[in-house]
Amino acid sequence: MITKTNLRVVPRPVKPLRSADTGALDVPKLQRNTLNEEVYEQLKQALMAGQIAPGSSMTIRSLSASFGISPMPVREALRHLVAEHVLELLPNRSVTLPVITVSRFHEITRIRTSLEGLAAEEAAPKIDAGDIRRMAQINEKMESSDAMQRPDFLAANREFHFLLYQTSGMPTLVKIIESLWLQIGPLLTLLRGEYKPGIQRHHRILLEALRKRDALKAREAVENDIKDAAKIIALSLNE
Amino acid sequence: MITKTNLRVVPRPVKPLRSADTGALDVPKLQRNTLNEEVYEQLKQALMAGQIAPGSSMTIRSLSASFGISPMPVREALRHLVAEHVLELLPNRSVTLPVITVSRFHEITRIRTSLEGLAAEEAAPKIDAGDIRRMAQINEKMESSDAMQRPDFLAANREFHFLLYQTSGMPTLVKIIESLWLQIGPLLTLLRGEYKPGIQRHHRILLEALRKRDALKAREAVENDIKDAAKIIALSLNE
DNA sequence: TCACAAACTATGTGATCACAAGCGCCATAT
DNA sequence: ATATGGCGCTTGTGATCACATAGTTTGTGA
Repeated sequence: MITKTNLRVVPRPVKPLRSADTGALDVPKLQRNTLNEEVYEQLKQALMAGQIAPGSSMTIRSLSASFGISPMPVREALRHLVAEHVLELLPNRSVTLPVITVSRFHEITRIRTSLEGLAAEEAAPKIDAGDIRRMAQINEKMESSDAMQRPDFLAANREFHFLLYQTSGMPTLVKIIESLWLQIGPLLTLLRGEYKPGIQRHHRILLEALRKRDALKAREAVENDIKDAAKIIALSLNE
Repeated sequence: MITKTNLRVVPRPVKPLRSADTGALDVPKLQRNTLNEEVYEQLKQALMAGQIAPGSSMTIRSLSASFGISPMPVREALRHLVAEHVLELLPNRSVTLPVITVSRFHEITRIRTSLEGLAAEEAAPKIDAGDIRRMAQINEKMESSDAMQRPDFLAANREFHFLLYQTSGMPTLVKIIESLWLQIGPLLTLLRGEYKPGIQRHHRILLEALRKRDALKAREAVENDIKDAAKIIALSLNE
């Protein structure tokens, strides 16, 4: 766990600014990524993995030194996360990962039940058999006993949920939900291990509802899944 | 209406970077504003006022020239709005105000009914008499016949709604709702004039529900207000 | 006359520099 | 010994510069 946030990152060997790419046709090459986007993705991943301690503050210069780049792209990436309410701007104008208070967690949980319920209700009539099968596969992976210990359990859970939300055909809604997941990301790591029976039950009910294209049942299952998980997290939050 | 978006702005007389403020104790001085925040606020205001045509693209350099500052703060302000999904990043990496499709408008309307309904339901038991009185005052101003023509009718409507949402005690929720209003901001100008009877009815029902602290009635009133307004907008959207 | 290529322009990205404000540390005076 | 003032380091903000790419225009050849 990083507290002072001196994120150890491999510095880039030289400074290829943007790949001159003189030797053509050597890779997919589909999209060129800007540095700030790369930094943004790295930070997001670190956040979702719980590698940054809530309350820790980060300086642009130290991060840029770790990445081996200039402060500028780091600045943009940090401001991006601040704009999404994932990080917070202190009056010092330095950036921190805010500590999530219990009341804030409950607020986000209420918003999530409302929005993810809406997404599930909307997705249920539209989802096709292939997607249901893929969701079932992910769920089976999650149910296998050793999977709970593995760190990618959370990633599987995320994939399971968002596969459903994507099929709602509501891209704006999905983006808002993603932002909310990011904001409580650090807390999701508290879920590991204890939540297995609950998650099993609700995911199975959800899959059953989807097979019947029962929108209300699907909404209910998602809402209960969120609420039960929130109960577990709130417990470890109070201690 | 600006199309090529050469926003005419008064250039700052000199470049005082940050006010050196040698003559002390001359004003509130509570918060120093950074340039990028100022640009951000200006752009937001221009967007809400419908001064920028959907589909128009904006270049960093032209904006910075209009403001009389360097491109850097403008860049950050634009990226801020992009992060909030108010503006969009083209594959060119240039920035545009996206045209709102009908389906996207309907999506945002559904999200708004869900979230603003939640905010109203949560606020109804908590609101005090003073706030209700202030909301009633704003509403009276809106109901006065000539107010409909005035350009600040929309501002009053916005104030009316957010006064309620603020009292919900859910700051994260309020921020999401604000972001949604920004995204459909350009369309709200379509409302002027035609929506008076509807808005009157729903606002009165809402105030009545608030006085009785009836959470469900309040939610219903807000939801109906949003839906009716959306109908009007959707009509002018189809022509 | 039309097509294609080359050059020029416009524009976004990133590095570097300059500056001001915040913060800590140490020395000195009471 | 403690409080206070000054000095220097850290850090965020904004300007300027350098570079690469996309889009446009112009010139040349078929």
